[in-house]
Formats: sequence, structure tokens, C-alpha cells
Amino acid sequence: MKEKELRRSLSVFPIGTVMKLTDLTARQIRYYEEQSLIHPKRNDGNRRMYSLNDIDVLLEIKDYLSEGINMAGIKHIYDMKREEKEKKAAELKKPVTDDDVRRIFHDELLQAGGLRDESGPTPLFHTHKPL
DNA sequence: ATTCTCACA
DNA sequence: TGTGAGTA
Repeated sequence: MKEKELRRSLSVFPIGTVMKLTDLTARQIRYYEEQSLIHPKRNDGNRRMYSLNDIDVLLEIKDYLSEGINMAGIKHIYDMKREEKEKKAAELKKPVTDDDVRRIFHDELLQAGGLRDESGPTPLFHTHKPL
């Protein structure tokens, strides 16, 4: 499921193609970039190259706009989503503490002792609160 | 032909 | 946000 993410992140469309796909003007597309809603890469000729993800965001922006949400509101929506992702990314990089090891080892013993049912694959960490 | 930056009767 | 100018 990572190969797919990679392709969606590849910047391969010039602004002209994005205009037709999103029905937005070049002015608007560049403006939303200034608002940091999208981050198209630049090719060797300083031309903006958009990814499928950028196009999806552009389409989402159109929806929000049609629903009466202004740029400030839309920016807040993406700022929140960004902070949540950064938070989760930090969780994954967080090293396992001695405390975690103790809790995990304790549960491993309970399992070995047959004190738990055998239904389905036994989740290794789900029985613990988030690390 | 396309896209880019900048500016505004 | 639109649009025209002067480029690359």
C-alpha cells in the first residue's frame, strides 16, 4: 500500500492539465499554493509540476468553497489535519521505554499461561495503551 | 504553444 | 481574483 502512495505523490502534471482536471484558473491554483494548501514541485524550467494528491486537494478546496467556507477556514482545516499527522508520526518514532517493555513482557506471560482466549491472531500491542 | 512573475486604467 | 505585460 506504499507503492500506490508513492505514485500519487509524483509530481507529473503541468498547470495546464490541472486546470482542465479541476476547472480552476491558473491564478487560483497558484494562489492556493501561496496559502500552503498544495506544494507542487518545480521542474528544471521552473514550471510547477502537480501530483495526483495535489489535484485531490484542489478538488477538496472546490467543495469547501462551494459549501461557503472561506480561505481562512480551509487553511485551518488543513492545519489541523497536518498537526494530527505530525503527532502520529512522532508516536511511531518514539522509542520503546523500559516501562513499555515491562508491560509488554507481563502480558506475554499471561498469554503463555493460557489466561487468554485463542480466538484469532493475538495482537501483540493492542492490549496496551498507546506508547 | 505554455507557464512564470509582477503589477493594477 | 481577473488580466495584461514581458520572459523563459
